[in-house]
Amino acid sequence: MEYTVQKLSQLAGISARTIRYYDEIGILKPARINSSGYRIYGRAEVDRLQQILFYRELGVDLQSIKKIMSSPAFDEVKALSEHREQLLARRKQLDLLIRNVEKTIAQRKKGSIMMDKEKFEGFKRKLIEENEQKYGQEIRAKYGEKTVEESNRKFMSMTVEQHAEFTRLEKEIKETLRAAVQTNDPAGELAQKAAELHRRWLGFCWNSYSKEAHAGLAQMYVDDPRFTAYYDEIQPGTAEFFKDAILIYTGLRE
Amino acid sequence: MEYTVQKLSQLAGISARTIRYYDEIGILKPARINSSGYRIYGRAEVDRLQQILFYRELGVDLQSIKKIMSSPAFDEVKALSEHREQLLARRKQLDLLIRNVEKTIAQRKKGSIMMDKEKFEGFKRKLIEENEQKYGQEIRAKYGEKTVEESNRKFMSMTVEQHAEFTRLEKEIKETLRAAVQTNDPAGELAQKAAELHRRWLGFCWNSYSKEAHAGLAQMYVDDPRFTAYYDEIQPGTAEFFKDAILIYTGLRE
DNA sequence: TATAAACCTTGACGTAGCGTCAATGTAAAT
DNA sequence: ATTTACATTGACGCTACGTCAAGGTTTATA
Repeated sequence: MEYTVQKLSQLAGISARTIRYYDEIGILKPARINSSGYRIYGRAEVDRLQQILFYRELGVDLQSIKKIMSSPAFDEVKALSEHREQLLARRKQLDLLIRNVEKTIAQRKKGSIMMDKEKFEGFKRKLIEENEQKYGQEIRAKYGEKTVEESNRKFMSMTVEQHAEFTRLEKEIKETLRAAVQTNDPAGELAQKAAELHRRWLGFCWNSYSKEAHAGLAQMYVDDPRFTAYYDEIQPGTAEFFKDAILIYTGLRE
Repeated sequence: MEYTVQKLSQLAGISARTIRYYDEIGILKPARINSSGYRIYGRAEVDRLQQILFYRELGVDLQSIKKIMSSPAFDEVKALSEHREQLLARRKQLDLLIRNVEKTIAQRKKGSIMMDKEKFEGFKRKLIEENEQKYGQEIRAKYGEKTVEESNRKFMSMTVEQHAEFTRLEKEIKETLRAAVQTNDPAGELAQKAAELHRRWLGFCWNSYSKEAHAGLAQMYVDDPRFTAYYDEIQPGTAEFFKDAILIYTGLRE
């Protein structure tokens, strides 16, 4: 079956202008140009457009799409599988947003307090996800399937050495915290050392440090069961203790 | 808690440029400007930004967001509820896309045939959903929530007279359709009159008319059980009949 | 306390991805 | 044969920022 511009645009639910634009930028060329000068598209172009729309849906810019699909290594079925992965991830993000709005509604009705940070759960991730979309696939295409850690490292522009330091710091925080919690003194030397190490650890994640953000994160450690569980693995109450230590360290203790 | 531009941008996961741009276009003004000329944002602005991001996530353009949120009838909790509805709908669309990609993968591996039309399931709907986001809520208001009707009317900047005309047209469409469906001829005079009336009715909702959009909406009437039910109230099959009439009217019958 | 680094401002240019329209030729329907 | 619908190229305009320069202010560090 063959399609002219309008037919193809209707089929795909996009504008005729878009079809022509895609020809113009070389991302979707017609199969041929007929004697009248009309663009004629066929089955292969339909399939290609489908792929383009998946990439577009997942937020990939057109130049990247073009580069990916023009590579000799481009494998259509593999690409489709990757779209699926990304779509599933997008659905997870959407679930976060849905949970966020539900939480916001509930708390607005109750007139209770919601952490500012919580209000952007799902949105914030969008930035990270979009970056992963741009670069994560490139990494996967080059080296095959990797862990999220690998792509996150890329995103953060870390060198291998920096990453080792990052990991070492994390370990040291945990060990220092283990000793500090025994003192039961969040203002003590050990606790404050842990907080200082934590601050340095954050230096790898944040473009800039602020005491408020640090304090906010500490609060989140006790507010979010996932983080609480991470620290309470050392000993129940550690997350709370660490929060106090950080609040003291930042001078923002209430 | 107060935030300067960068702090707020980090909190929300968007750029500082975006924050400034939003101030510039008047969609998110700072709480105050400090003695150095710095923008200072507070709790109310954080909540407002959250709402903006929800609207943005759902594809609403900034001018529309501004208009909606500056309306005296704007109800924060109600808006959040609507975001939730839309996010759930978006998730459905995503499920369609996921199913589409899975079907595509399966059929590519089997080397079997997939209808061209099927390949765009989920994408096509995106256009329709976006139109619904802008205008379809008004349609939905007709069938359900009267309180939302009031705020939507304001949004559309309708006069009382215009609203009466809008309502009268709606009634006339239904009556014409009732008579037309008895003829069982979607190309007939009555059916085409109904389609023409529908076009005029859409003139109150849409900034611009296009045959494709009209046809798309007609398709939606049979695809979406809510709309189908509205027309099938006249007589079962009316929605399908009206779709055919509109497709003929717009010349986009397949 | 001085200095460097980080952050703020305004102003301005540029871009991706189209939407819209004009002018003109072609295909399909009447 | 005529009208309507669809095609083309060319070109301007728009939304929503991204980027950068120049210069002032705040924060961290030595």
